[in-house]
Amino acid sequence: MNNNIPLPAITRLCSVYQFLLSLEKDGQKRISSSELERRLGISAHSVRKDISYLGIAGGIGAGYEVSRLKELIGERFGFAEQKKACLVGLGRLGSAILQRSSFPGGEFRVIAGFDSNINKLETIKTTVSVFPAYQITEMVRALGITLGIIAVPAASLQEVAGRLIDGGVRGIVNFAPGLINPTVEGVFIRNMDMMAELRILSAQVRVRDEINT
Amino acid sequence: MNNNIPLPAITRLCSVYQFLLSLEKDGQKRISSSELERRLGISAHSVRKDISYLGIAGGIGAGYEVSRLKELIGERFGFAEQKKACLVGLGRLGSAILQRSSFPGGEFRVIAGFDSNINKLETIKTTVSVFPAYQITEMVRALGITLGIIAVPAASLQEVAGRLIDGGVRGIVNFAPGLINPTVEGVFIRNMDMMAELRILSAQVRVRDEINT
DNA sequence: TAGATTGTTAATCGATTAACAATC
DNA sequence: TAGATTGTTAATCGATTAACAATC
Repeated sequence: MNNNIPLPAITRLCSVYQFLLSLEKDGQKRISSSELERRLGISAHSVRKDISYLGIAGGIGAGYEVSRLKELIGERFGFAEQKKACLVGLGRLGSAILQRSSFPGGEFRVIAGFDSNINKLETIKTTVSVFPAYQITEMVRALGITLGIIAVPAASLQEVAGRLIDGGVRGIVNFAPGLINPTVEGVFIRNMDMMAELRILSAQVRVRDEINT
Repeated sequence: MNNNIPLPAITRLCSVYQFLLSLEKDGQKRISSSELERRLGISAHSVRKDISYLGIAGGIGAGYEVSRLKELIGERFGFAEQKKACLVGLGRLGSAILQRSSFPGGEFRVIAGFDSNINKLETIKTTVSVFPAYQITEMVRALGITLGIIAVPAASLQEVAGRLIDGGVRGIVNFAPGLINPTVEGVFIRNMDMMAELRILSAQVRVRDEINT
């Protein structure tokens, strides 16, 4: 059996998982691939193909049992155990993230915050422990943190990322503009750069409008 | 000539553009596809292929002239004219975005903010004009806003997105968890859901680690 | 000039879509 | 049972990579 799953399929399965959580809350028991297509915009073909990577999921001819499919995805992707995360950069964006960080479902927990500005560490109001930035590597290692969130200015990005990776982080969500570089084998990165997204959107709009001319 | 450009190519070219801006600031005059590969992690093959969608860009055998390539991408994607954007949701995340919204390069300008909470509209400190959420559609239309940024709770997502689209927005950056639905032809959406990104990261880590077992 | 590098066509690779037997 | 829906193989589609002539 080939355990590998293409990234597009992983991404879609995560969307499905998120959607199943809400279905479960609503008390819906079963769902078909065609209804997932309608609700998530993922073709029923892809849904079935993606699920087949996980092994048999359930009732041929009867759709999927919501709780069972959720379990199956969760088990394959290790969503059962709570992951420890940390946040670097406690400016306005960082604080906003921290506030939202009582994550629903409790899959992730931000257990540490870092900032290079000592004043900020003293004045910030949060239940999360905060530390100076030079302690990133040691604290990440000591606390067993596996995920990092970066919300610092672009200039500090490389340094912060390096420290997180040195500490043993396996995944980084990066809000700073710019790319983390060089990428280390086995460490995964997701960039969230609003400016870049706006640029992509306007490019898409422009390209589309030129075709229809 | 086929004007169409695949989305992966658009995305990469936007990264290249962003990188060229910083090169220009540093005063570097020329750059080769192989150096772009090293700096951006995009294969030199892809770089050349992507640029070829734009038409001839420059010196065979001599790399690309930074300013010329920047112009070429900018022209094709319409980056020259400043785009008007608005922000819906003036909570902590929205405020943080607004603060950062003096965007470098001036490609985008947030010219309006919206919130359903009237108190928030009165107390917020910003140079941007703010309006109640029920005026989204009319103000977007009146001001000629083409891009929307959503930073509201998940429950209001659909309604806000609908109003933005009704007003004529062509692109939406969505920070709210959940999908905008149904997607309207010719309106593009980029989702920025940190929770979803964390989930994808842990799934990637898990899948990779199982392969190497 | 010679070495380097592009532009572009061809070949490979991988993902999505289609189709249909299996089965609830 | 019959209609509906999955699981999985095959076919299509599109993007990435390779290769090489053109040319700086």
